[in-house]
Amino acid sequence: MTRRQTSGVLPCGAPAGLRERRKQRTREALLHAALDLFAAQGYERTTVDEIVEAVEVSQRTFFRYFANKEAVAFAVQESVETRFLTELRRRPAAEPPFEAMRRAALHAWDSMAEAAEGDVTGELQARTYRMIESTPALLAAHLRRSVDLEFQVSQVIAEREGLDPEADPRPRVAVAAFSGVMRLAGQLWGRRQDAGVDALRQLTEHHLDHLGPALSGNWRAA
Amino acid sequence: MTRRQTSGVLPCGAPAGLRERRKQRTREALLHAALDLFAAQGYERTTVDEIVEAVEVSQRTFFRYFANKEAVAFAVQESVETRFLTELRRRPAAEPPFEAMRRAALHAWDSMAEAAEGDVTGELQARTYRMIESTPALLAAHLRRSVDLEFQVSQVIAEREGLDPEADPRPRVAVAAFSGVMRLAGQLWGRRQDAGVDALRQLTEHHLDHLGPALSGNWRAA
DNA sequence: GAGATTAGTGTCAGCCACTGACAGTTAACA
DNA sequence: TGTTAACTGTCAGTGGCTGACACTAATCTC
Repeated sequence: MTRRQTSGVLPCGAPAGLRERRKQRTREALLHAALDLFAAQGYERTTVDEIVEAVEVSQRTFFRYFANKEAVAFAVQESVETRFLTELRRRPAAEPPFEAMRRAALHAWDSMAEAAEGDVTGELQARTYRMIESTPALLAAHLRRSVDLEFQVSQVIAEREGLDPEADPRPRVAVAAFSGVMRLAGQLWGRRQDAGVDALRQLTEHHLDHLGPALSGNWRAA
Repeated sequence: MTRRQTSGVLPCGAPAGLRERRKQRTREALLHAALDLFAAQGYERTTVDEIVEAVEVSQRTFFRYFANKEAVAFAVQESVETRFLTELRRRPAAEPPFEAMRRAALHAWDSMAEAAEGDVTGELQARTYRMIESTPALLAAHLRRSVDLEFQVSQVIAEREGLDPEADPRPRVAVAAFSGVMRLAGQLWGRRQDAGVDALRQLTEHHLDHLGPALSGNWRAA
């Protein structure tokens, strides 16, 4: 019961005991080997056996570090989400909710590239994101994860605005609409060749700007 | 190459040859047995072997009718989506896009219960929907399917408005926001006890009504 | 510092979803 | 009525994933 797990998120310094460090190394080795193999030959065509062979551990060990094959692909994504949530909680209370989400998202994208988490380069991150978008099984998992995130975000928004998230539908509606648009931006980004973080930033802003107008009546008048 | 498959959607009369009818019956038997078993003991705890035992066919046959175990669970959902798209195409061109989507959705929900597709009762449909929402693997698949549907919808909307769907982001943005809210309504519906179609209708309208206001500035003023 | 404790790992055996190959059966059609 | 092609079953195999159990080595205790 005295498990002081490394909190799911990627490493953050703090060199602990020898055992702990060894674990960290194994985990990173698995993550790295997996992402490399995925990038080289695709997610579906990479077997867990290949990954564990590269790291020279047993298959059983792989499944002790990652709940399933999918989980490896989302290790990085997870840290981006954490950054988003952290930034969202930090936004000034005076900021309207939609604006706060927008800024938090842009902040998360920006910080993604700079901090090469667990020795994973920004380039590899981008490639992983594109792989997720283009692999049906991963896309499905990605969307399911988004649902969980949306729930947390709507809780934060409700709290910011001092509302009861159960009773008032606005936080959830706003988050649903927002994340719908965010996903669209990510999707389009994935199809590009010039897949820098800048392009993603731009796409995000561009599409969020169209949300308000898109809801109102006659587009032909615009 | 002369496959005149029954179009994916559930049967629509037209008694063809003996062979065709036998196929139809096998498919429906598998569908029915599967949904019953899913409802009785849950999706995950039902094996394909159990399903094929109930119908007395080989496992191989099951996989010739359904691409995978998930596909059975979505057989009904698929017909709802078809109804939605059909109705959307039918909406008068004068109607603003958001209004057209809203009406088409309500129409699809309504027609869902009345026509007990392929001998699947409305009650079983509702239970299946709730099962999808509460089973992680199915939820993931559901969301992925939604993405495909969203794409089609945005094509229709763009066409209605005479826009280039590639260049103008408004159709996709509108659809993304709309379907985000629709999913939210479905999600909340699934958590209810009084899971009639009426409740779903009501939830849908209620949340769509909040979309506009939720986007604009200060909620505390509302 | 020796021994008890326990976290981390490997091995093995097995379940389940899913697939390819091939052969048998039977409706459809000439 | 025989040929063709569709549908199905059987079999063998792959890949993701899990439980049980034993072993090794880091950590703790005295």
